[in-house]
Amino acid sequence: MHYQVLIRQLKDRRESLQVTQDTLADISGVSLRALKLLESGKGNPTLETLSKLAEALGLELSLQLKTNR
Amino acid sequence: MHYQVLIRQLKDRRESLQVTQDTLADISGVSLRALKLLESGKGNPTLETLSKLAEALGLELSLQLKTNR
DNA sequence: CTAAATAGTGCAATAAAATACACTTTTAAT
DNA sequence: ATTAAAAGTGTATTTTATTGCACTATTTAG
Repeated sequence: MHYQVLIRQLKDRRESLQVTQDTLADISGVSLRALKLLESGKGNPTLETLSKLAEALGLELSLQLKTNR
Repeated sequence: MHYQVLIRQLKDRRESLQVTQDTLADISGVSLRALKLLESGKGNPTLETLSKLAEALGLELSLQLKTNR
């Protein structure tokens, strides 16, 4: 499951901005419950949820060509 | 709705690889119906669905710092 | 033009995401 | 050690994504 990395990045970003889950839920428009589930690794968020959170954190989702390591 | 761009990128990528929806559905493990909905702009896919498709297309999702244009 | 392939839509069932509220656990500050 | 703030969990409800099947529309090839 590679995409867990994304989740981690969102959490790290929130923490580096010193924003609480409560606050992020507020400003992103995502429910606190959904955010909590997400960050605690329980979730499979929709693109909309992901986008709202990324947006609120000053991030954006993008697609990259996979480097064939 | 900024994330529509991602959807478009997936579709463009599929087409540039000359892969049909049927084939992509097969190799990604995403149902044909979900893929069709997605590409026709109806969808709000889950991260898992998105990841499967990206993976199958040799792409990966990432988070970027938003450039304050 | 015609046929075949590919893409898009309608409907219905199932699974699961998002939500709200209450509660417990953990972390940080005094 | 206490307290307060923040994070995580349980349950229940509502909404919606995913799925399968059948069908229609559009595109492509001969």
